[in-house]
Amino acid sequence: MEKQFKRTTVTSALPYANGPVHIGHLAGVYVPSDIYVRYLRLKGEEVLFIGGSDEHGVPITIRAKKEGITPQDVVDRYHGIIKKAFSDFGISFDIYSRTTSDTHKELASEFFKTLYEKGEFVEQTSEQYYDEEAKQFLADRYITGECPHCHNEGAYGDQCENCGTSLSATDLINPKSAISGSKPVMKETKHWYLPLDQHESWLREWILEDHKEWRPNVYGQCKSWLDMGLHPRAVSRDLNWGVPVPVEGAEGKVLYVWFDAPIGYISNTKELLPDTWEKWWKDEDTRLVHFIGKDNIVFHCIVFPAMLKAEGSYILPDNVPSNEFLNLEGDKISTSRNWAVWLHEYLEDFPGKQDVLRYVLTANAPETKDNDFTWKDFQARNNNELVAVYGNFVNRALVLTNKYFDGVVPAMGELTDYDKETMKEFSDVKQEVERLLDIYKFRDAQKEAMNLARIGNKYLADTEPWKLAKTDMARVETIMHISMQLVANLAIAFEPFLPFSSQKLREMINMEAFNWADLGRTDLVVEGHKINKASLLFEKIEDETIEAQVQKLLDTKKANEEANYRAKEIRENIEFDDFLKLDVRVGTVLECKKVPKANKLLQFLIDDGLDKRTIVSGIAQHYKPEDLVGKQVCFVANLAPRKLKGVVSEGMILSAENVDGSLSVIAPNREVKPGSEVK
RNA sequence: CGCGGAGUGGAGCAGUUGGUAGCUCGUUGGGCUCAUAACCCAAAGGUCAUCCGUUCGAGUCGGGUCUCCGCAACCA
Repeated sequence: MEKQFKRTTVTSALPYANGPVHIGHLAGVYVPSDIYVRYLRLKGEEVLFIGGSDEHGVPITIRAKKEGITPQDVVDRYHGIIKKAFSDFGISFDIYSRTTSDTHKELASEFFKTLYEKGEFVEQTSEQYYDEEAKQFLADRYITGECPHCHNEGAYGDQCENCGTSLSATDLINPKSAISGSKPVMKETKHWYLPLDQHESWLREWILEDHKEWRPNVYGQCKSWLDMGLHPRAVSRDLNWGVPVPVEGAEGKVLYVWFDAPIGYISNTKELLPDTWEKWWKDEDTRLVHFIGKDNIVFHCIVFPAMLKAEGSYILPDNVPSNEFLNLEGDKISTSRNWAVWLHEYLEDFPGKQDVLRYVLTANAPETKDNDFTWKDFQARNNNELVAVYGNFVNRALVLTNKYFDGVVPAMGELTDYDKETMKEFSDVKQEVERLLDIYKFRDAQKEAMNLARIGNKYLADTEPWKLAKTDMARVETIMHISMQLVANLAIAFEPFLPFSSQKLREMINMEAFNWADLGRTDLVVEGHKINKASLLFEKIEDETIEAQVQKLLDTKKANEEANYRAKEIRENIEFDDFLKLDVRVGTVLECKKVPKANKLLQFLIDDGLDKRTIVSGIAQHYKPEDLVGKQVCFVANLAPRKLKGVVSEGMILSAENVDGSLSVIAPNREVKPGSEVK
């Protein structure tokens, strides 16, 4: 199974161009892939690092419509921001292109055609909503209507954001087109499907038998999908933004983005290397590695390989290292809620500190489970690790060399056992870092590199050259010589992780670039070599800086919520008689408990003045059951009973929904008799 | 009982094929003073979510329960 490859193609998930890139993307995909690629390059291996923006799909058209611009305007804007931010941050793509490029349109189109002609698709006709005014089929997100569950008016065709249920567009009551506002009609439409079910058996063997070394989360999720059984997946859809389906009679249809996007990896390669791109994708001696986030696992391990296999001439990925998610200050990162640290803003707020973020995101990478990014941790890792351990050792070594030897590296004299032991640790570190990088354990690998600096600090503390300087200068020469070797080794060991700092460090010690193979050597800086004056490799980050970031986060979040909040329009007037039909009462909560197997539901036993009744309410995420017992609540008493998760609910408890989605139960402001009418 | 991942000292994480529970940060005490009050040494602190089982022996294997995250195939 240990196959020797000649070269490596590394892809990183294409960021979707409807927003900037944030630390979650970086930690999950771009920092680890960049470390890996830099490591391979440093080893002198042939490697290609592909990135690009994913620019098709419905959300982009929706954003464009909302802002009154074209989809192309939207992707131009974000592609520009993302590309610049990556470049400034030191993500070393060989090419960062986009799926709206001509090369891509051509290649994606060809790819589809090949599969079409080989008979790899199945055609199927189905009925979908069609807007007769706008003359187009409607994606689920383009249809709004009343939710059949909670009767919220603003539900979308795929999901009701009020009650969270996922819907199908045909479930909506009174559907309306979000484009023209007209009532859509059902119309037949034809689509092509990739019959994943026909690929199941080889996928099963390829993943479950041949790739047991994949990360547990990746392997587990693939297994789960395969065990559930695969189903055909539509590869086209009715939309006017995307790569047109290159088949007769397919006017108004484009490749569905999930089909279109991964081909972007290939077309970006082709754009960079028009003549030789195929060896990176079709040669058995090429190793293909996809770096992705966990939301993309199934897609890159099952769907895309099926596409490649169906086409026939492509290689399959050798590994798909996938990270879990990064949270921010305890909360899920969210573009729409603006709960994120945006890369382009970080670069502005912390100029020259790319490596600090790279370090923190790697040290705390969500490799096995979701992790949390906090500004306090960011500060602590900078101050206590980068500054205190790495920066400080380098500074000590350089200052001492400058002080005692005028910046000229002294000769190495006779070695003590302790010297030899210390020097042996260099090569141990090299082996360990290599081993860990080869199995994609970036967090541990970086820790091991940091270990080298710890060794240095300990070496200086144990040998105490500042004391010996008074009595035994020859011994000091040897100590400083070894310390300088350590410094040079640090520059190499950290090169993949902290490229900016390594370059700065090389300038300080006046050395050219090294190769990875030099790591572990103890003759990197020779006797008589002149180094430069020490400057600080890392600087302390003060409390105020961190507080400002936290405050910024809170401010933007609040501002965003308020900007987005607009009280919903008042519905049509109703007759007084209609109002009278509604029987709202006050009741006292006798018992309250969580409904098993449901995360939103609480089951109440209510004293309604006449009897006891059971009501189920979806407020479990906002209240603890015990806090509600004994309280009074208002409820609709004459709502037809309905079964929720197996429990019959006789009524509906009334709550107010706040901007942030939190719910507040409505209660009378003074205690009243249970059963009192609300009017 | 839909599926997958995770639950380890104050915080963040490791724990490979079962054999006395480790690392980084923080805390406490000491040392050093070359260094960005940085560094070095030592100590305290964990019934490894919980219950049951297999075993001479389980964080590690099997089963039940609870909690968190993600996914559920027109949500890119």
